[in-house]
Amino acid sequence: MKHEKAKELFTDFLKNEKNRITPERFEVMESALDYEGHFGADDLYIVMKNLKLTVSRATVYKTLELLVQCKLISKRNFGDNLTRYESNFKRKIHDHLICVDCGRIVEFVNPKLSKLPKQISDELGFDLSSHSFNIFARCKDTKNCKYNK
Amino acid sequence: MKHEKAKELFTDFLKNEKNRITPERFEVMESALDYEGHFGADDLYIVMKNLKLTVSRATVYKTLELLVQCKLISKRNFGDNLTRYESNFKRKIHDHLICVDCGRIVEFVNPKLSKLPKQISDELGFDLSSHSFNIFARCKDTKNCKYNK
DNA sequence: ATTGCTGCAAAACGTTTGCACCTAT
DNA sequence: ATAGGTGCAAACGTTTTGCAGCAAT
Repeated sequence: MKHEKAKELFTDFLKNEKNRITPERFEVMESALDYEGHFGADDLYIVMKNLKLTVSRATVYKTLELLVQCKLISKRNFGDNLTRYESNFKRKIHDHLICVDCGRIVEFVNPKLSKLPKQISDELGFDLSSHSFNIFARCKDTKNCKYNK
Repeated sequence: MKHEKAKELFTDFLKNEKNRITPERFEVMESALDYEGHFGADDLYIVMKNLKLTVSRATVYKTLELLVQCKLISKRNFGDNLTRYESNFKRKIHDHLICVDCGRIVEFVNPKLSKLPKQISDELGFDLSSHSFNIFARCKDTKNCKYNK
């Protein structure tokens, strides 16, 4: 059965927070976890509509926030004023490099970065919640950048 | 005279890019450099209106992009889908910690971070353009967080 | 029975654009 | 003279909201 573990996690979270367990919320959860790569709330809504799933835009938006709260997905921002999400399920913490020419997003993991967010939060007297590290750059290799000039 | 050096820089940039030198652009430049802290384009527009300066919203938005291009100001994104700017004038490169409870923004400089963006870009075969490193955290000290629960 | 959720459409939000007029070159 | 900029209002795309009806508890 698909996303069995995620369903459990989400169910527990909903119960603890006195949120109701509804079929719509699980439809959104499944579609979000199935989505390859980064997606906007509306992208997901379109995909679900195409699959003839019955959800409203409002429910998609609201449920995605719940999924972020229970850490099944992450919220991202790549500098274009668009909220993007990605599944956390079975994935390592990583950061992003965005090509300023073509918008391509490359994920990377750098060990030198891993302890810094917690360390800096501590130094400043804060409790770390999350971090976002984005590098904006240009492809050196023209062939890899579809919109390279 | 105020922002003398910035005016020179902006003038040179405008000439090189075949952009025209207009009084409106310098009004926006001055107001942007005078703004304390981070501001949205609309915030700046309101401030300018209150000072009885005659600029349109469109000109403010467009000029801020020009100021980013010539590096007099930086464009920021703190995860709330709002474009914010801040003056670069006489300032060091720094990163930001955002309190998820009250929205307070703390700037910090960490030496361990300084070479990473370039290094990672090189490793991945890109030319660094810029980076954004945001830490989202909660105040440990309740007194410092005005909306702390 | 109660409280919270859903779906819809409308509103809100920051931002961008089209166009007629104006101005720097 | 002409290419480019300005200002206005309207359009835009994403996200949020109000509300009536519905469903989970």
